[in-house]
Amino acid sequence: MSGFDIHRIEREGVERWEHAFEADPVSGEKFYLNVAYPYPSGGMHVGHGRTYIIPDVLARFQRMKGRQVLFPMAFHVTGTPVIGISRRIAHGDEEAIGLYRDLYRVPQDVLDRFVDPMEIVGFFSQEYMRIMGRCGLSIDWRRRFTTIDPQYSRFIEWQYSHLHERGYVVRGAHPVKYCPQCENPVGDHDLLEGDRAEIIRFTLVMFRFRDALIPTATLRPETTYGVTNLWVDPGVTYVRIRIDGQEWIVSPEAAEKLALQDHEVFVLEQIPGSDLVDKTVTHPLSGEVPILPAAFVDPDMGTGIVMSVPAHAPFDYIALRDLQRQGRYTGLRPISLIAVEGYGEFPAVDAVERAGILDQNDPGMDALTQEVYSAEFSRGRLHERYGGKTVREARDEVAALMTEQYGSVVMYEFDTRPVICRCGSRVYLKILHDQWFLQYSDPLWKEEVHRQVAAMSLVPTEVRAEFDRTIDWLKDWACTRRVGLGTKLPWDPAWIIEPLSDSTIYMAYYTIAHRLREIPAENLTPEVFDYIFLGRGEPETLDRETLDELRQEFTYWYPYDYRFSAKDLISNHLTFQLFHHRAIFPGELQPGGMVVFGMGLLNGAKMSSSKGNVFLLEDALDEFGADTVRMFLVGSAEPWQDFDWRNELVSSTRKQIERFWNTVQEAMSAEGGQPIDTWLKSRLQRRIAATTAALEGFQTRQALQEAFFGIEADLKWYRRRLTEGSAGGAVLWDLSRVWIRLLAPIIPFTCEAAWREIGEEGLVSFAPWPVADEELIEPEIELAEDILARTVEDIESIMKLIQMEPASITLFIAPEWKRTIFSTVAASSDRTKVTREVMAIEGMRQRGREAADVVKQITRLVLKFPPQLVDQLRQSAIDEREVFEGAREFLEKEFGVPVRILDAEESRHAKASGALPFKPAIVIE
RNA sequence: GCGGGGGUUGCCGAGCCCGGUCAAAGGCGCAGGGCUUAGGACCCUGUCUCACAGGAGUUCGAGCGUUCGAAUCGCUCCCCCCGCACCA
Repeated sequence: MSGFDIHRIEREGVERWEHAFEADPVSGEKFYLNVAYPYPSGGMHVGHGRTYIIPDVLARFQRMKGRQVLFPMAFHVTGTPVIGISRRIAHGDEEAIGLYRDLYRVPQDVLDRFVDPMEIVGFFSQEYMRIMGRCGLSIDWRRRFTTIDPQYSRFIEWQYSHLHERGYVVRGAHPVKYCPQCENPVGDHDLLEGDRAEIIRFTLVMFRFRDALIPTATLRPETTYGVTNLWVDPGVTYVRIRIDGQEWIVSPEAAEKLALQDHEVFVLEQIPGSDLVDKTVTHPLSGEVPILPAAFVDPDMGTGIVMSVPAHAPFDYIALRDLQRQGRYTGLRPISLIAVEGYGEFPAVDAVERAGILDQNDPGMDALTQEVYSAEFSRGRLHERYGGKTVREARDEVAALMTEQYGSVVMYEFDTRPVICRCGSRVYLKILHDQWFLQYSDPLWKEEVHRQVAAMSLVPTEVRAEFDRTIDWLKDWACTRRVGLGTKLPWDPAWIIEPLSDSTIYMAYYTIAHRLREIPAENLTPEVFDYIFLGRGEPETLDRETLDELRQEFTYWYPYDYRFSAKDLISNHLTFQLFHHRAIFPGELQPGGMVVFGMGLLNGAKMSSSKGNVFLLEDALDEFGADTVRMFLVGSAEPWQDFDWRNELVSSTRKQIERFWNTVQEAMSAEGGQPIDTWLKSRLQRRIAATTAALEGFQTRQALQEAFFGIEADLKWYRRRLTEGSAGGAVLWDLSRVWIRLLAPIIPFTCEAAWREIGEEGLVSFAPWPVADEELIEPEIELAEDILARTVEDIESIMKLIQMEPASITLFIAPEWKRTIFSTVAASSDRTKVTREVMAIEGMRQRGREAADVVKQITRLVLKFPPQLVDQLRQSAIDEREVFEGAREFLEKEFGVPVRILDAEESRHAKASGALPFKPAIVIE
C-alpha cells in the first residue's frame, strides 16, 4: 500500500509518457483533433490550461476507445507583437519589463536577451512545451513547428499560389489606421486611446466656387437636393490647396488628412473663413446657394465646411433659426425632400421645436440628430420629384451618381475621437495601395462555406448561427503587411502574409510536419505539396518513395475530426480556415467538426494578461498538482461555458482525488461477497454508460459528475448497506479497475499510478475503455434499493420531528388492492378522470369512500415519484414485503431498535390504514 | 447599432429542448456533531419559512397568459455578458 505522493506520481507520469503519444498511421480507426496554436509571447495562465486540457481529455478518451489519436501542437510566431515587446524592453519601458520580470518571472539574464524578438518566442515556446508536459497533455511533440520555419514558409507559399491562381487573392486600396510618427499602420491593440473608433466613409459633395471647388463631407448624399446654403466658421482660417490637378478650399486639418488618403496636396494660400461668408457656390443638384456663418462647424471634421439641409438636419435648422432670429437671411426657407411617417414636411424642424431646443449649443442636439437621421433612413422616402425611392436605396444611388458625374470623391474619418497611438502621436487614416486581399466577399465562395458549415458537427450547436452570420458578414480581408515576421508573398515579395492568413490550413501540415523537418526547404517546391496534398504531378526534388509515404500519412489523418478553440475566434480564424479548406482541398478533405470554448474568469472577473488579472498555470500546478488543476478545469463548467477559477474551490478538488486514491487502496484488501454487491455492479454499468455518452457528446463536466461523484454516491450507499463489520466485497476490486479507467482521461497521473498499484500491466492511457455490460444490470434490485432508501429517508425525517427516544419501528405494507389502484393511476393518461376509472374496477365500489381517498393519495404519490420509477414500479412484480424483510437487519442496524414488518390490513393501528404501495406506513414507538 | 448568449435558493452552478421526479443535483461557504493532543485533515447532519409523524406555505429577473399542473411552453418588459476585423 503506497501513500499518495503527488509529486512522485507526476514525475513518473511525465517520464513514462515522454514518447508514448507519438502517433503513426496504423490500420485501425483514427481520430485527429487539434487546437488553435498559441502565440508564445508571455506566460501561460490557467485559461490557456483549459484550452489544451479539455481536448486532451477527449484525446485520451478516444485513445482508450481504441482509436489511433493524433493530437499535435505548434507555435504561432508570425506578426508584430513580439517585435513591439522587444522594442519596448529595449527602450526600457517599465511597464513591459515589469510584466515580464514580475508577473511572468523571466530570469534577468534571459530578459536581457529579449531585445531580440526571436529570443522571446524561443524562450516561451520552450516554457509552453515544458508546462504542457507537466499538465499531462498527450501531444505528439515530434510534429511541433513554428510558423517561421523555412519548411512552413514553403507550405504557405504553395497555399497562396493556389489562392492567387484561383482568383481568391486580389489587389486593391484599403483605408487603415496609421501613425505618421511610427510611419506604420496601427492595430487597435497599438492604441492608447480610441481603440473602438470605426472608419466612416464620407462622400465629398463638390460645390463650385469661382475657379475652385468647396467640398463638403456628408453621410447623406441624397440630401444634396435640399441644400439651402453652406456653413463655414468665420473664425477659422481655411486653405486653398492644389489637389490632383484641381483647386479646393478646405480647413488645414482636412488638407493634412487628404494628403494621406491617396491625394497629392499642395497648400497654395490661406483664406479667412470670414472672406467666404455671403459668397455663393453652385452644385448641379442644389443650384446656387450662399455661404453662411455658423459656430458649430468643426475644422477637424470632414473638410471643415458643411452643406446645410435645414429641412432634414437639426443642426442646420437650428443654426439657420439662430441667424434668422437676429433678423438675418430671413429669406431662406428649408427645402423638403424626404417624407417620413410621424413627421411633417420638415422633420428636422418638427423635431427641434418638439424638443424645445434653445440654440445650437444645446446638449440634446446629438441625440436629436440621431433620431431624425435614423427615422429617415429606416422609414423615409424621397419625394416624387427627386425620384421617389426609399432613402435606403437613394443613398447609394446618389453617391454613385455623384462620383461618376459630379466629381465627388470619398473621404474617410473616425467615428470617435481622439485616436492616439502608443507613441503618443495622433492617428490618421491612410489609404494603403497595392494591398492584397483575400476575397471573402465572393458570394460563390461564401456559399460553399455555408454548405460546409451545414455539413459539419458543431459543439455546441448554437454556434452554427454565429458561423453563418460571420460568413455573410465577412468582407475582403487585407492579408498582407509591410512589417512583422512571416512568409513573403511569393509573387510580390515586398509584402508579408499576415498572421491570421498564414494559419488557416496548418492542420494539414501537422500530418507530415515531423517528416518535413528532415527535408531541405528548397526541395519543398509547390509541386511537392501538390503531390502530397492533392495527389497530382511528378515532382523531381524528392524521391517517389518519400513522396508516397508523405501522401499516405496525410490521407490517413486527414480530414481532421475536430478543431477546438475559444469562441472569440469564430468571427475570424475559425471561419477563415473553412474558407481556405474549401479553396484548397477537395470535398472529402473538408473539416469534420469544431468545438467552441467559453472564456475564463478569475474570481469572477475576466482573465486578461494585460490587466495582470491572471493565475499562472505553473503556479497552479505547483500549488495544487496537475490532476487537481485538470479535474477542476474539466469539472467547473462544460467546455462551451465560461468557467471561473477560484482557489478555494480548487483545493477541495484535491481532496476528492485523494479520496479516490484511498478508496482504490482500500479495495485491494476487499474479499468475499455481500448481498448488496449485485446492486453495486448494476449501478456501475449505468455509470459506465452515462460517462461514455457524456464524453461522446463532449460534455466533460457531465462525464466527471457521473464517473466521479456518481460512483462515489453509489459507494456511499453500498457501504451503508454492508453487513456489520464488513469493509466490502471483492466487487470493489472490479469497481476499482473500471473506476480508474473512467477517470484516466481526466486525472491521468493519479490513474496511471493507481493502475500500476493494483497490478495492471502497461499504461492505463492505452487500456481499453470500460464497456457497460447489459447482463449485469438488475432493474429489480435497483428498484428494491430505491424503495428502501426512500423509506429510510421517511423514517429519518419522522425521527427528527418527534424528538423522542424510539423503542421500536414498525412498517405496514399496503394491501394488494391499493397496488391495483397504483397500477391504474400510473397507467392512466388523463389523471383528472382516474377516480372514475378506478371505481369501475370490480370490487372497488364497495370500498366506497376509502377507495376514492386512496386514489387521491396515490395520484399524489405517482406525481411525486420520477416518471421512470413509476413505470418501473407499475410493470414490476416486486414483492414489497420481501424487500423490507430482506432489509430488516439493515434497518435495525441503522436505527438501533427492533424493526417489525406487518401487513397493514392485519393491524388495527390507526396509522396502518395510511400505508401506500411502495410507501409503507411507519410507526415509531 | 448589428449579431450571439444569459438572468435559478448565501455564492458558484445543474435543471429547462422532451411541462408533473423540483424546495429544486453537485460543489463552496456557514452551523452543529463525531474523530482527535490538536486541526486549515477526515466523517456525519443541517442550511427558504412554518410544523413534536413522513406535512404545509412562499420561491427560480418582473408581469401577464396557456394548462388539472410551469423554473420548464407563449407574449411583454427590465438587466447582464461576449463578438463586430486587418489583430493574436
